[in-house]
Parts: sequence; C-alpha cells; structure tokens
Amino acid sequence: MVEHSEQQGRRPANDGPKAAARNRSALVAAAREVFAEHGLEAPLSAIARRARVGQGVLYRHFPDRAAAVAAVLEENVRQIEQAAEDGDATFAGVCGVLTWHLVDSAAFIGLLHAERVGSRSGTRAYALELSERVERALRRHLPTEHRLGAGDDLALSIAMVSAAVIGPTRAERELRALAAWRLLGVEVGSVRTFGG
Amino acid sequence: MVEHSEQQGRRPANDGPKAAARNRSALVAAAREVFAEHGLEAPLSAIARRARVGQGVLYRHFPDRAAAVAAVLEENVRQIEQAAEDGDATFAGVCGVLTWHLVDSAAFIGLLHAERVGSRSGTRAYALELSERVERALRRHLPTEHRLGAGDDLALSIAMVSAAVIGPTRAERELRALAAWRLLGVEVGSVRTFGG
Amino acid sequence: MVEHSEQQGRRPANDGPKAAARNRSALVAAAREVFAEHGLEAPLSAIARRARVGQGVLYRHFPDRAAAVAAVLEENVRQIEQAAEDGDATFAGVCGVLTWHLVDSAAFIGLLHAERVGSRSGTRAYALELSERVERALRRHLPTEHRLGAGDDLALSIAMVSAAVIGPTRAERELRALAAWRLLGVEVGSVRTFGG
Amino acid sequence: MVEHSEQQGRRPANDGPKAAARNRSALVAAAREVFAEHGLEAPLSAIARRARVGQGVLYRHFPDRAAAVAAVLEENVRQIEQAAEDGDATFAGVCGVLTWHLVDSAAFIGLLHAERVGSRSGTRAYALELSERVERALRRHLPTEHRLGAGDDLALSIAMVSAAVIGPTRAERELRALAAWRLLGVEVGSVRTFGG
DNA sequence: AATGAATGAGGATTCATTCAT
DNA sequence: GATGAATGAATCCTCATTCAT
Repeated sequence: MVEHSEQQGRRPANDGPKAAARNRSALVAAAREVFAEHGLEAPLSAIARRARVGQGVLYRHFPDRAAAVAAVLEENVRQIEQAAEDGDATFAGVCGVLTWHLVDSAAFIGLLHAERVGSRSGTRAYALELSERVERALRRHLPTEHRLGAGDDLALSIAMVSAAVIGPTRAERELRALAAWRLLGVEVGSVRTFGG
Repeated sequence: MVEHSEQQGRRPANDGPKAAARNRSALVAAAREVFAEHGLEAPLSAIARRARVGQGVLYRHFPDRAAAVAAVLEENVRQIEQAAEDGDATFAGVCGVLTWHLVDSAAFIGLLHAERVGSRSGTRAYALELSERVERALRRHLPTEHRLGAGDDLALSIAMVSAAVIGPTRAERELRALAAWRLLGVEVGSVRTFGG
Repeated sequence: MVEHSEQQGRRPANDGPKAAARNRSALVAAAREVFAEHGLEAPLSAIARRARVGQGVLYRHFPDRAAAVAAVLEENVRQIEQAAEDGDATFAGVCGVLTWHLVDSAAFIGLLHAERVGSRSGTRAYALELSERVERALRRHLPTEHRLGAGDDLALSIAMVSAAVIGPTRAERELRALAAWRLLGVEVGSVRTFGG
Repeated sequence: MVEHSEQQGRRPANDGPKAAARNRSALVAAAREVFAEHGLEAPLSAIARRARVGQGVLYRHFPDRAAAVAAVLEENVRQIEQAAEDGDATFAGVCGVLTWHLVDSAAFIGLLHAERVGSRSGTRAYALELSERVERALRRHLPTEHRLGAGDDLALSIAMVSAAVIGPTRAERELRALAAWRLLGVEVGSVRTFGG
C-alpha cells in the first residue's frame, strides 16, 4: 500500500524573480511602518510578518538590521534630494520636506543618532553617509551668508532639530520641529512630502 | 516556583552587611560607566558584572532599570541644582555645569530622550521629573527678557543641545555642545562640574 | 534589547518544517509526562528538554503554560466527551473513563484544582472551561433522580474524587478513586480509556 | 585624626533567649497568614518579612519550607485534637472544628495533599503523621457502625472534603465544605475553632 | 541569638539567525 | 527563490540559602 499523497503540504506558489522585487518593496514598506511605530529596535520578525513573507526573505534582502534601516532611510533621503533638485527649490522648502520625514518616522530621527544604530561595522558608516547626503541637499540651497553656513553648523542643526521631534501625536511632533527650527533662526516652508 | 537544587559548590566570601554601602557605590559607579558606554538600554547584568556583585544585589538596590538610571542621574541633576543654588550662579554658569554632565555621560543625554527610556511604567515618569528639575534649575537664572524664556523653548533647547553631544572623544563632544548652545544664541560659562 | 553575539558554534541539524508536526507531538507527549510526574507547575524547560527540542520551539507551539496544559488536557477531555457521545454510554461508563484519566495523569487531577494552575490570566479560565466540559459530559448521562443531580453536587464530586487519587502506583490510585466514588454512592464502570 | 566613630551602625538590641520564643511565635503566625493567603509555595522571605525578623532567624527555627509548614499545621492539628479530647465532644463537633481550619487556611488543605508539599525527605513523613493525627481525632468519636468506619474511608473522606474547599470568599469555601460533607453523608456541627 | 546583605542557580521569555524543504 | 520552523544564547527576574557582623 503506497501512501504517496502523504507529504502534500501546500506551498505558496514560487512566482520567480518577479516576486523578488515585490517582496523587497513590501519589506521596505513594512520596515518603515514597524520602525516608525516601534523604533529602530523593533524585532526584525515583526517586519517579515507585516510584509507577509518568511523570515528567510528578509535575510536575503537585508543581511542585518542596519541594511533594513538603510533601505528605509534611503527612500526618505532620496525624496529630500529630489526636493533639492527641483527647479523651484528653496532652502525653506527643502527644510519643509526634511521636517516632514522627521515628523513621519521615528526611524528617520534615529539617522542622526547614528552612533546608536548598531555596533556592527559598516552600519555607522552607512548612516553617516546618509546624513551627509541630507546635509548636502540642504546646503545646496543655503544662502551663502546664512548663519548656518559655517563649519558643521548645518549638520549640527539637523541633529538638534531631530532631537526635538518627540511626542505622541504627529501634530505635536510637527509643532516641536517648527519651534526648534525657529530657535535656530530658520524659516521652514510647508511641511509635506516632496511632490505630495 | 523556583526549585533550587541543593547546590554544594563553595560560595565566595560573604563580607556581610558592611559590604552593602560599598556595593551600592560600586553599582552606581558601574551603572554610570555602563550606561555612559552603551546607553540606557544596556543589559542590567553588565552592571552587576562590572560591579563584581551578584545579580541579586543589583536587584536589591535597584528594583528595576528605572531605579538604576535614577541613581545615576539623580547625582548629576543634583549637581546642576546645587550649581543653580549657589549665590553667584548665573545662567551661563549653570549651562556650563549642565554641559559638563552632557559631555560626561551618554546616560545623561538619554534623560532628555525620555520617551525612549523604556515602556515600563514609572521609568518615563521619573525621567520626565528629572528633566523638569534640570529645566527649573536653568530657568531660575534665565533673564526675563531672554529669548528662550517663552513657552517650552528652554526645555526644547536642552533637548536639542543634548542631541548635539555625540562623538568619540570628550573634546569633540564638548566642542559640539558649545557650538549647539551658540547656535541657540546662548552663552555658556566654563564647562565643569560644580565645585570641581 | 537582546544583543546576540555572533556565535560560530556548529548548529545541530535543522530538519526543516517537516519536523514541526513531529515536534509538536513530542512536546505534547513530553508535557504529558512532565506534568504527570511533577504537576502542572513543572518547569517548562523540562518539557522542551524531554522533547529534545529548543526552548523556542516550545514557545512557538505553546505561547504560555496554559497552552501547554491545554494541549495535554484537551485530549483527555475529548476522550471523555467521546465516551459520553457513544450510543451505549452510561453514567457509570463515562465515570469509568474519567477515572482512567484521573489515575493516569497528575496533570488531569490538577484540572480540578484550577485555582492553583496559575495566576496568569487565561490559564484559569481555560482550566475552568475544561472542567465544565467534563461535568457536562457526565451530566448528560446522569439519571434525573440521581443524588448528584442537584446544584453543584456533580462538579463538587468530581473535585472530591480527584483529590482522592494519590499514591505511588497506578493500582493504588485506582483503588482510591473507586473507593471515593463508592463513598459518594456512585457506581463506576470499567476503568479504561474510551475505545481502549 | 582618628575617625573611630565611623562604624557605628546601630544594631537592634539582642534580647537574648527571651526573644527566641517571641520570634518563633511571630514566625508561625506570619507563616500561617502568608500560607493562607498565597498558598504553600509562597516565598519564605515573605514570612520573615511579615514576622519582622531577619531571614536568618527563619532558618534557625525552620530549616526548610517543610518545617515551617509543619509548625503551622501542628497548631491546627492540636486544636482539632483538643476538640476531640473535650468531654462533650461528638463526631459532628470535631468535624466542625476540622472544617473551620480547612476553610481558614489554604495551608491546612495542602496537608492532605502531602505528596506535593516537598520532595525532600522527611517532609512527607511529617505531613502524613499530621494527617493521621487528624484522622485519629475524628475516629475517636466515630460511631462504630458509621459508614466511614471501614478501612481508609475516613482518611479518604477528609482528603475529599479538603479538595472541595476552594473559592475566593470564606463564606463560599464554607458552603462547599458543608456540601462535601453532606455528599458523604456526614452531619457537621458548628464550624468554628475549638474554644472560639 | 539576630540581622539582613550577598550569592548565584534556575526558570521564563525573546529574538537573531540558520537551513531543510 | 521562498517558506517558516528550529535553534539556543542572552536577558530579566526571583528566591533559597549562607554567613560576616
């Protein structure tokens, strides 16, 4: 008596490479949400779960936590860069986009606290690179005579503002962000995602 | 139900109650170092290990993480308060003492990021109380017409400066702290612990 | 924050998902044995150890002690219910099956001492639900004029009998169980597992 | 400069042997309360704390948990024996006193579940001895023709009734105890402590 | 004889990471 | 390429027990 139908465990279809891209975006989106809600220390398994993929896929795309964080922030940074590349861009405008991301995501705030992201080599370097890109995007539209123009003052200001962005509601966080910019003597444009 | 097997192993010397005070200071010192190096989320066991005491002693002295954090920060905050109570105290002077502690201890910086300290009840409340005490100490000497006098601006400034204090060396951290105060238009006195 | 050091140690074979079902039964069997031998408060780690699986597997299958207890008792209760659903079932017969399980497993006895199962919410509720199912199964065949028909008398009787079932040997426990029923004026059928 | 007043740690007066007796009763009373409230698995330290003595004293008087349990039960058993020795004693009356203790103390109930009290040798033997004394006290007034007169039936009945005594309120526990006796065909006198 | 601090093993639980299928 | 179960180290916390004073 041959019982060959015993091991029929249904396995989700393997959609091939096409699924890979889909999974990656799902993972990034999930990571963005999870990090935003629970901070950068959230369990990685939560990300896989929210993305509706197995743990293995997570590790295929992001070998470690830092990579996942980076993938999330990469998008944020790119939006800021795009805002800076826009023809009509102004310093205030780019600040507004930056502020939007700070208010939107706890993960992004962590970017400026790169030291804490992880002790494993490479992570910090990457985070630093990202924050430099943010700084460059802003500096591009910084009037030469601006008070933040000298030395590290711009980078420092970004870090300082990011620290101000705490609070349970988005409205509260935005208020604090704007107050922080004001204390630094910076006028901020509309707080919104670029193109949104 | 913790069912301990009847262990026979030789037990290290028990120095008796005399050790209590010694242990407590060892624990506070260890906690200060560990928190300064690894942040407020560092494993409590690391503190016990560095203090060369058993886990139980840690828990006897500090029933939870909040208590350990408090023990470390309490001293810092008190020093700032004492600086503020000094007859000759000035706003710049108290800022200097505050800055010294920020530069000295990552733990102290975390104080202003109370939201991250822990989800366990009590911790956050205590951290908030401590940061309010710091603010009150500073506000006491804030000239009425000072630009940080309004609303939450002083508290916000403290948080912002604390975020600026990163860097591998003490010198670097101090430079950044001073630059941050300068950006906020605040003149800081000598950066030193009160009475030191 | 669980910061795992990058362990290099060889990792025991991972038999993959196929092992899941096998592990689950191993865990239930182990739990049955451990609970039977050491009561419902036995260390969960003992169960994992006896099942030859890691702690994590235990928690994957049973999120808490209650779930593990339930998995063990669920089967016992179901057998009693099946006995009650049998066409030829009699009160004496169902009592016999109940008695068999009482004699077989200390865990099952604990069921009737639900109050002690655990202070953690959920456990007690579940235990109570199970004991109610046992009572319902018996009541189904309780002659209307039976002396245990009124109020809580049936539930009380079950609890009372379960307390009688102590002793080192199965034979001894069975004797005591039967004596207990007799004292309550209940005639019991053959003490055996249903269908066995 | 001689600092010889440094080590002045005040130490509570040592009242000598007189204190020993006082401590012992305090401990027994504390143990009774703690066991009654939290069951026989309660932390021993809770007993020392409630008795306002050091941990060491506890261990001096009771080398292990079993000894503490025994000390508590000893008093209960003695009261039952006294009730039985009273000139006017009846079976119903002694049952009433026994019932009072069952209702009063979770610890006493545990007596009849001696198997669970502890695995360390001696404990069980002592518990068994105590339960035998209870049985003897009852048996002394058991009418010869009583239905519980044969074999182990009396001991069994005691165990069975004790299992019935659960519930959050004393009133509830008493009701259940009385119902249990009734199911066994035993009439119980007033439920009260002997002489109380 | 009492005090009460210290010890440290043990149990619960959580995740990072691997890997058979 | 995807799945998701398994592993097991690490952390937290609780007590039983000892012992210097």
